Amino acid sequence: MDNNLIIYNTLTRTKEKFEPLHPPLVGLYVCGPTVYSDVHLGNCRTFVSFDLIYRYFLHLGYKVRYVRNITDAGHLEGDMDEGDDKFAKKAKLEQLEPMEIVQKYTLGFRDMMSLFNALPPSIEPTATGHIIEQIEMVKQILKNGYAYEVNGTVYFDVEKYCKEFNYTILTNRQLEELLENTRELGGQNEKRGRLDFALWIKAKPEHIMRWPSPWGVGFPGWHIECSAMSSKYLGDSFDIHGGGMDLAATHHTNEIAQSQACNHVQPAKYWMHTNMLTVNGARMSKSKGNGFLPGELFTGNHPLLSRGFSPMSVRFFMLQAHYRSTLDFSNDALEASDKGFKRLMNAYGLLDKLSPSQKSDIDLKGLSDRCYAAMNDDFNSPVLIAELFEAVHIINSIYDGKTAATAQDLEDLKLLMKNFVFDVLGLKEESNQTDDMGQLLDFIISLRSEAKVNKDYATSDKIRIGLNALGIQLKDNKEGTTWNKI
RNA sequence: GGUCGGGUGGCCGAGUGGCUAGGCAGAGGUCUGCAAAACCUUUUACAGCGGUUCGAAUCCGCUCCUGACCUCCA
Repeated sequence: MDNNLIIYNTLTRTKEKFEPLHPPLVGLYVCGPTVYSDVHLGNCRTFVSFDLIYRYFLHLGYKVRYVRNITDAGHLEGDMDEGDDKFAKKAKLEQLEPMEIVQKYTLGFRDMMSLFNALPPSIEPTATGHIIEQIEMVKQILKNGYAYEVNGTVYFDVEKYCKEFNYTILTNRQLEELLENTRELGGQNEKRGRLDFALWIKAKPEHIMRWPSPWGVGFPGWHIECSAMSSKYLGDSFDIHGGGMDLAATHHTNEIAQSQACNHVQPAKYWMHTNMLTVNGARMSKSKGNGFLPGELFTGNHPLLSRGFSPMSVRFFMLQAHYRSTLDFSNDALEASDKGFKRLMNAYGLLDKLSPSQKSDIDLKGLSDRCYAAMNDDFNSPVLIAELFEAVHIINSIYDGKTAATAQDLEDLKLLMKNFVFDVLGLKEESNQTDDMGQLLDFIISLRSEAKVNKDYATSDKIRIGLNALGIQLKDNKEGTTWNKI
């Protein structure tokens, strides 16, 4: 097992050698989506990034338990601890039960992940399925003295916590400044401290999603679900906790506080945060309304897109940037990635057609080492992809007869490509032909070839132009004619 | 206002002191009835000013611009 993996840990703001708590096991928890609306591309980027990370751990031979939750309760719209939760609001809007909203968007999310070829997590727990665990955790935090109950709502006592623990450990902010910049408590507010947040919230009479608890009927606060579910499935202390960077300052900060207050241990050894997808330099977000939806992306039905792009082209586009960098989304950038991806896949296809030589003038070991070095350096997929394009260059060169490789080298090259392109990067071939259509086209192409042999170029051009108008592009190569959808 | 990031060639995006990442676009070429595609070769860069150094895109200082978080968001 490779043990040279380096991970950037938000907790220490440095790159650290990865040493699992209980090798060969790795516990990975990632904050999943809040399923009250369609996931947009920005959400997907985070999960594609963690899919890459998950896949690389698997490739290295670790036994990974990957837990990614579905938030289906407890998330409040607008100001803290006031008003309806997002599910109730959306349910009213769409005239559905809250759980119908949850079901609809959970399935939509899974479909999207599947289109992007993201492996399903080992466990995908829901907040509503773990109300008991959350109540137990709130009880323990109360018992340990880090929370207080007011009128059916339980708040986390940040001030008390700060006396013993570093509340801002993840973001390194100054507590005094946090206090200064947090809004004043209103007269009717029940919270003692400005930074206090709700662990359990009393349900108003009209609130639909509600559960009984020792403090009356209510529902859980947003942050407690991840603390409760991560410790249930991965233990009080586990290897990696991940999520989008936007979650670090609030959600993850509070998660750490809850877990420390409950169990007196840091929940995760490594905290990993993925950066945002931007559109024209601004963050793609639900509230800004600049999100791209799956349908718009694949059909191209969006003002910023000139055409539709396939899920694998988009995945490749995402992987061409490092997960901790912002990535700017544009039609041109997508177009570039689409072509690059096709070039990579084309070279992979050539691997089967290469003829072995007696000697080899390629350095496969060096190439392989550089691929691993790239991924070991905090999952640097863009550098890995650059190395894979070196492999593309080698493959094309062998195909042209300009470079020689032994049968063994060819086999190793193929294995290398398979490992990194398919297993680690999680790309897959996007077959663009159905059997019926393929056979039909083969027949038409054979007619055209006859015309060409007879130098009847009027007919051959007519077929090519006609098919082009139908969205089929013909390409004449040495071996014959191939086709693809435009 | 506070905290933390960025500013790399036409575009996207790696790179933390010396060894021109990579992809796309552009240019030239090979192949081809033509075209397209494919392949080969190749030009263009490190926001500005100052400093440290034999040497800086990379370290330090200042300036300008910009993003994220601080209030729901991956």
